[in-house]
This record gives sequence, C-alpha cells and structure tokens, in this order.
Amino acid sequence: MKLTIARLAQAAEVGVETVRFYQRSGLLAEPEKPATGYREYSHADVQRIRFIKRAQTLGFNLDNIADLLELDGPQICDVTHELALKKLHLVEEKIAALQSIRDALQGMVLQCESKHERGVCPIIQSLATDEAKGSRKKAASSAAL
Amino acid sequence: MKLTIARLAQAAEVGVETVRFYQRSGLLAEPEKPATGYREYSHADVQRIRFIKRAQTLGFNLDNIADLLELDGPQICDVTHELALKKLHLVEEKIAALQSIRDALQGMVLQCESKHERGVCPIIQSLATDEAKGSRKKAASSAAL
DNA sequence: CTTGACTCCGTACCTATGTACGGAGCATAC
DNA sequence: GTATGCTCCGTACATAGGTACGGAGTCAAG
Repeated sequence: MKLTIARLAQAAEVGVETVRFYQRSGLLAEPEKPATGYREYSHADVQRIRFIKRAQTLGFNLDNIADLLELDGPQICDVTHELALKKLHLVEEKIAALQSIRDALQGMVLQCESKHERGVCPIIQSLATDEAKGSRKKAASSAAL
Repeated sequence: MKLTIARLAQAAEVGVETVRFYQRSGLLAEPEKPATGYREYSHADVQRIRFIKRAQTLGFNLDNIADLLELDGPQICDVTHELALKKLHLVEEKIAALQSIRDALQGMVLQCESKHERGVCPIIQSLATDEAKGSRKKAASSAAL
C-alpha cells in the first residue's frame, strides 16, 4: 500500500514536519519524486519511523539511532550491545545524580515543614550558604530535568 | 571590596559572558555605570551567582531561580516549600522514567549476551517490533538524557 | 474549471543556557 | 604616551529535536 506523506505521518503517529525533519537528518530516505504527482511512501517507512520513536523512548538520540539503522552484517550484535551498554551506564549515572538531587530536595522540604526560626526560610538559607553537606557535593551536577 | 566583572566572574566560578547573560535575564542587576571607569560589583553579587548555581544543581531552572530570588516577606516559606515540593515530584517522576528505561536496556543487553539466533540481533528485533511488553509501555517517554 | 485540500521546498523559529566575536572605550604598567 | 589587557555592548552562534510559515505545484470532487 502506497502512502502520501500525510498518511505516512498519521500511521507513524508523528507530524508531517517530523517526517521531513527525519529525511533532512538522514534517518529516512526521500522517495524519488515521480514525474507527475507526489512522492510515495510504504509501510516500511512507517516501521522505520516507529523504530526511531521506540529507540528514542530508550534514551537513544537521533545520532545513535542513525547508527542503529545503518547496521548490517553478522557483527551487528557487537555494535548494538556496546551501544546499549553505554547507554545503560549513562542512564544509571543519571539516575544516581537525580537520586542525590531528590535527597537534597527531600531534606529541604522536611526542614521547611518542621519548626524553624520565624522569618528565615531553610530552603533559601541552604541555597544561600555554601555548606555542601550531605548529598549536594557528589553527583548532582548537570541536572537537565 | 569592589570587583570588576572579570573578578566577579572568577570569584563566582563562571565566565564573564555568563554574568552578562544573567544580567540580561534579570537574575542579576547591572550596577550603575560610573561617569568614568567600569561598573563595580560586590561580594553580594558573588553570593547571588553562587545561589543561582547551587539552585541549578538541584534542578531549578532560571525561571524558578528568578522567582526564588524575588521572594521577600514573612510568607516566603510557603512559596519555596511549594516550589521545592513540585520539583521533588518532577525529579521522582524522572527517576521512575529512567528506571524503566534502565530495566528495558538491561533486558536487551542480557538478551544480547545470551545465546540467540545467528544473524538476528535481539536489540534490533525488539526495537523493530511493537510488543511493548515489560517496561517499555509505562513511563519511559520524554527521556531527555 | 473552480475550489479546497494536500504536497513540496526552503527557510525561519522555538526552548534553555550559555558562548563567541568584534569594535570601541578605558585603565594600568612601563 | 603607548602597549596591553580589560570593559562594554550588540549581535550571532551553539545544542537537539522538532515546529511553523509562505508560496507554488498538484490532485480530486463537484
């Protein structure tokens, strides 16, 4: 079944502009433009976009995904395995960083809820002074929430 | 002690351009330009930039931080408490999402390491097909690693 | 054969947080 | 009094992943 770009986009649950963006980024081939009429897309293109979207939900960026899509041959698994492992480590680091942020925030929230000096906010105090006690010193840089 | 912008930046461990950026963003006031000579900064400006940087490591963005810096009066704690609590929830959501990504990646890596059909990569297979079994369906959208 | 919807294409814009550049003014050291 | 380095200011660029716009071509229905 041949599709126009709008129907491809709909089937893949993305916008038309996103399809074009993937084409510009080299993730998706642009079909030949016929002498008359519109470019035609296939179900394989739908699958390819879905692949991209699924890989994105696992934290792969479009560069990674381009690599994954390029893979061919009997050694594929070596490459994907390494890529997935690398990503896994990144995710674990990120989780650790966020956990240390969470601990710091929890501490602040609790302090705020317990009795404290009138007119002095412990959260502001803790941001205004350079203690670095507890969790804040270790991992929590580059949060990017 | 009065500082030039470069010495302010150095004391606060940021770049000069970052100081200017914070000024443009309204996080830091620009001192009056004297009739002759350069603008003068104080230690309070150093503290303010450090405040910003510390708040950033906790996941607050510059808009949040602008709010925090604006606060004044006896009800401060209500606002900071709410902001911190909201941020805490966001961080917890983010952690959960990343954990589900981690689980999915771990599963893939393990599959890749165990025996599997020759010439077929389980990672690619799992991205190419729409099972959504296990972890992938729940939280893992909007990864932003 | 006109109308409305869709495609095609290039380009500009968006978020957030900076970074970099370039020319002119100013200050301090020699 | 000049060389060097700093300040000041506006502007452009960078990232990642899209999103939007505008004008021209094309297609299908009535």
